[in-house]
Amino acid sequence: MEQSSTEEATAAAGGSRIQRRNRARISEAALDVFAQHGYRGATLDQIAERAGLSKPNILYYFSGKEEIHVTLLNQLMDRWLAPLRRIDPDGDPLTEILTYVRRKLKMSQKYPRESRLFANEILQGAPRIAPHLEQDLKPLVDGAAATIQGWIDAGRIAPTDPRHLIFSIWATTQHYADFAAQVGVLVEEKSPTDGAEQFLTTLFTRMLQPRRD
Amino acid sequence: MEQSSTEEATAAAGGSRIQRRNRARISEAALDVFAQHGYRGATLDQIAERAGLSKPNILYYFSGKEEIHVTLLNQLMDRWLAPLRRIDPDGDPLTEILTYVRRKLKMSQKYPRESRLFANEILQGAPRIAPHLEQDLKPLVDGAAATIQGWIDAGRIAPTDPRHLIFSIWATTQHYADFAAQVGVLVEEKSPTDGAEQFLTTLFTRMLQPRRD
DNA sequence: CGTTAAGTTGACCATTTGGTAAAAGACCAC
DNA sequence: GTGGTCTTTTACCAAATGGTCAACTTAACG
Repeated sequence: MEQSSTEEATAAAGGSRIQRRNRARISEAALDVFAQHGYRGATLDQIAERAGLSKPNILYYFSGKEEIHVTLLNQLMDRWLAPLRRIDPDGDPLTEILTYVRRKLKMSQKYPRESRLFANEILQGAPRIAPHLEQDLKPLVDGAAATIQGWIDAGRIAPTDPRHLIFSIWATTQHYADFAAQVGVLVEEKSPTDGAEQFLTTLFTRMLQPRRD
Repeated sequence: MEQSSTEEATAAAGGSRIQRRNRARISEAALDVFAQHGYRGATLDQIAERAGLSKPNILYYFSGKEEIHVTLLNQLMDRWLAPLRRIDPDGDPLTEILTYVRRKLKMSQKYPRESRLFANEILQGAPRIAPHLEQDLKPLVDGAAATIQGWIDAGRIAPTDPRHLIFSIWATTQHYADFAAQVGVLVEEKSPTDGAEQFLTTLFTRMLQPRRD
């Protein structure tokens, strides 16, 4: 009894080696397809082919297209919110925020498909992730905004709206993943994110450096 | 002969009143659907229903799904690039750039569907708009970047990478249209773009205000 | 080994999808 | 009004899509 509950409860790392391997393959393939075509534009056949499995076999591991999508979204949210959690209210304000910016930029660089998956979901009105936003993201952002507001009130960074500051960090960092096709046309460098790190550091330093009013 | 070429050439405002009216209805409906679901996720049936026309009737006006999409994209690009063209190399640098920021933000506010349509297309790798980017967008951006670099060289705004500056303007302004579903969860105000204008003005003012090194 | 459970697949299905053909209907100049 | 064009619809199609099922194969393990 205890065993069966352990087996089925989290459904995270559970299952045999085969189960873990094939679930991973499917997630990998589905991430490609959903990130590029969005939920409705993705097909099980595409996912199956890219995963090297047959379509019925995929439906042996996931109950349907939607479950695959939701699973990806859940995995994503953890990774996505991690950098925000690491902002330390007791750290140096400018350092904390610039570190956050660099972490977010690294995420765009390292997980562009995750960024696009998320962008697609939000573009479509967040039909499947809205609960997560409300329950997980919102309190986190409220906390971060309070921290930043505290820094502002203490005169340690220049005053501004914390929430819009956070939006601007998300927007500018994720842009390099979500709009890579456009950035690639307009920039010669092999890796535009190199120039991006330099630029964003400057942008948010100038924005936040405390100034005598 | 001259007449027939005039009739069929541009295919813009051509056709009878009925043609113009129905083409407009279809464009309107297709913009809704493509913006929300992306190219592959959109269906002719959805477009037809929203346009109040039958599916075959839609295919009387457009040769197929792809032609509708391409038509929308073409119409979009004109409107989209207009603010960039209006940057005046002879104007006051900071004013010019802040005016550009505000115009872009207003576009996000007024044409969120167009913004999402564009975002969707780029997310998918710009398969249908890549030529436009190369031919229309790139030279425009090159010109604007040169203008900004000129201002920097003259010491009239603080030094930075012009291209990444442009990216950051696009990213921050379009964010309020493309990620509206997320912004709506996190901000109480009825119109987050109000706070956004204030914030972005501050952001780019602090970024660009010339400083004695 | 052999047996049992886990994993895989080919054949199939109902629905949806982009698109077509042809006939019916609306419009318009004469 | 009448002939001819422009517009719309009804009926239809082939392909694609999400999903099922029963049969088959493979792995696990005493």
